[in-house]
Amino acid sequence: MDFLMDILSKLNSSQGKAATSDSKHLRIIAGAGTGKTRTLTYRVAYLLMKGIAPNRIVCITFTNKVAREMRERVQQILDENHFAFEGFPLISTFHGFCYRFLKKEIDSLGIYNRNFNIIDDEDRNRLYKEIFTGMGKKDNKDFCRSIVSTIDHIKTEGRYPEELSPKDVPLGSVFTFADLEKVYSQYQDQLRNQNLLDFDDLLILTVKLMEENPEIRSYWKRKFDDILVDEFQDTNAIQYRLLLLFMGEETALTVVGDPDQTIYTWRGAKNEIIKNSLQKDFPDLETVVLDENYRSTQNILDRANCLIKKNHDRIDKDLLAANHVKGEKVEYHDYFDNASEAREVSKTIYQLVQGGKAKFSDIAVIYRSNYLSNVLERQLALYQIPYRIYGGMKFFERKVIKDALAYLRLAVNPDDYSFLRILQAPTKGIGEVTLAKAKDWMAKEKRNNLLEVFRLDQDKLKIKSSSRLALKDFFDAYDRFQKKRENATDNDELFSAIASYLEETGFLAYVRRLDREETDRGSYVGSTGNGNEENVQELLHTLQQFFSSEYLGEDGKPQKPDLEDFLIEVALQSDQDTMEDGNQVSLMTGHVSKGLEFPFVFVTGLNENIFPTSHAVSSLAPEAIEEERRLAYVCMTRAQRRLYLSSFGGNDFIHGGSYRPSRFLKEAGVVSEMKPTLPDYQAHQGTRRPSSNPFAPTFMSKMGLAHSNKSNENEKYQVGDKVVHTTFGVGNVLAVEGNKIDVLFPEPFGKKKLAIGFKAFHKLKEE
DNA sequence: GCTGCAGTTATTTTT
DNA sequence: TAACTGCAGC
Repeated sequence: MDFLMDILSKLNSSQGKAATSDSKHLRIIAGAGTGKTRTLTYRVAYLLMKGIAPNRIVCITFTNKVAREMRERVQQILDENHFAFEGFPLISTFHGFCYRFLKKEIDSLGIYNRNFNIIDDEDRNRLYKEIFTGMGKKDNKDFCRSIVSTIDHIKTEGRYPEELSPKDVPLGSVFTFADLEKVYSQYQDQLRNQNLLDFDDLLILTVKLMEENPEIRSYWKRKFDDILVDEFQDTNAIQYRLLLLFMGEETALTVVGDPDQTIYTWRGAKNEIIKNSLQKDFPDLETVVLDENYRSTQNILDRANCLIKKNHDRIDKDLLAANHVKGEKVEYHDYFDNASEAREVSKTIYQLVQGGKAKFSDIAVIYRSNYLSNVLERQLALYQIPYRIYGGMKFFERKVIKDALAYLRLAVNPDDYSFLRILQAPTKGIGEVTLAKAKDWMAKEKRNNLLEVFRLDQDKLKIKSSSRLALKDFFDAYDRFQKKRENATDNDELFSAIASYLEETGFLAYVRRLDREETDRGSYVGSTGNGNEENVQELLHTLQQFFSSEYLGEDGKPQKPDLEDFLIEVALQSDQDTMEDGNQVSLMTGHVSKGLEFPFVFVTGLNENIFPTSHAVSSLAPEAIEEERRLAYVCMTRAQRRLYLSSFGGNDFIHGGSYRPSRFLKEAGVVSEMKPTLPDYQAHQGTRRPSSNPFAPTFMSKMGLAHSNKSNENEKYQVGDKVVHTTFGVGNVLAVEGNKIDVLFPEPFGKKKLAIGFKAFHKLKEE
């Protein structure tokens, strides 16, 4: 058994034991940086070399990126050991796995068909908004938000509207049980009518089909000999239920996870499952613990260990640096304000790279929430530091891309949301009034397809002739495309049909017009002033590449992906998946950083109400802070060689008062260990403040003006008075007419007419 | 019906 | 600062 020796020689003893264990039910508890995914990868290779057929192994990962990397690594290990198999194990995310399953089985539900599409967040919000408007509750934010989050929670437990119970309404809730039932069932009905699924539906419908259909169940239960799951600590109730359903009598299960890195409880993750449920469900469970850390220096691990020890609800374990290197001390700075933190981080990065100590790609900046990336971006740009952001505005969320995808989606499955986008891109002279008419008509006639109504009932809707022409052009191109799609014999033909469809519908002309307009306005995207068109071309290029790839079908034979596959693949993209490599600094949230590592890591904004987030700080549940602490632990353990922590001061205009360093700094033993360096603000007085708004809240507060919510309607103004405006800064009153004043603000704002009585500005009282 | 402007308001995390 | 809303003007 040469391959066994080979595997054992590449792993440490615990890893080797885990990778080559013959236990039927195996749990690997693996701390950060202990070679979790590596062990799992070797285990997959081991199982194959041991003789398990490729199509009888399925491995679930957290992101598509990890799935892709794992596939490559497994192949490499097989090559090194001179093994070759027909076919390959299915390595994918839970959602990807469910898509494969549903594409084959969903028709038997009789509710959806296999052309289903996935509803994105934007459309989902639109749907909820429609429902709330219908109930006359649109403006009750509390109502809307809490009902949506309740439904989200119920869906992670895998329950549909008919399975609701009055207990699902939280105590002291602003909505009633009847409200909940109404909203949830309308939401599901709408999705059903449109043949759309949301992320949770992928999981729930898979479970339902398995539970309620004996034929399907008995087929799939026998399909796998081995199921492996990565990042198991973030598994939720419905995912675990799903897993158990796919396990037959003979199926073996391997899970890998770290309860200390559970950071998705808000999405239903339960680390109870890895801690307790497994043992209960599988009394023969073998557990292997990996605690030798191959990633970080001991100094970094000491701080991380120290922090996570403050959590009560955990199994005690300490990470040890495998190479025994102490390394450099963890650095901590408390900066004057948000902007100086960003500036100093940028400066440090600049110096690291200038000094030849690091490449940009060796460096990551991690923060709690997406909105914190803004300040950083601006400062990095000033230092001309190349960076990429994970999250935030993703490629597939750009407007033109979503419009282009709507054209494609519409061809596969003509849902209303895609059609609504097309009515606006380019505009066809159909507005709110006509749409409302159409909705009424559909309700009356029990019709459920907007596209069809606009095709067949133009007279009824009294659509004006110019709009009819625009619609006709669209429908003609659409029909031509559908015919070509049907007749296409290969993906090349399909691709060129798609390209001409986008041209013939006038979409590409519209995109070029957008570019021209943006160029004229001087606000063009991209260096050449045709950013929108470039984006669409990039999408088409991606599609073309996707079409020429292959995947392994259920029978283990290679298959060509179709347009449906592409659309789902796009919908299931995660933040990490869209990251390309390059010599750039990486910016990301703590959540996105899970599973990644960098030689140099900055964790910024370690402030109370930021990290931990204000929601956790004010939460009555002690678990809330524990999860934030785990998240901070995840962030810190991304660092290999050097870890920089920072917080900032200044006034917090959202919560009131001033920003204070995070409790996590003390808990990690960072604050007492070294004195926080107070940044010398004076030294930076000469440098321009980065904000385009020089009167940002901190400045307002310094003048004692923040939080002074008192109305200014009784204030009397006269020419020559000074006014402070939240956006425009300090200006001089030029004229007073009734309740309006003309104020001259510094460039670029210039003269503004303001109405007395708004909170956005106040009279500045001279001291 | 569409566009642009001004004011308001709010910031968790994502497959 | 961004995302949204309501409104005025075309």
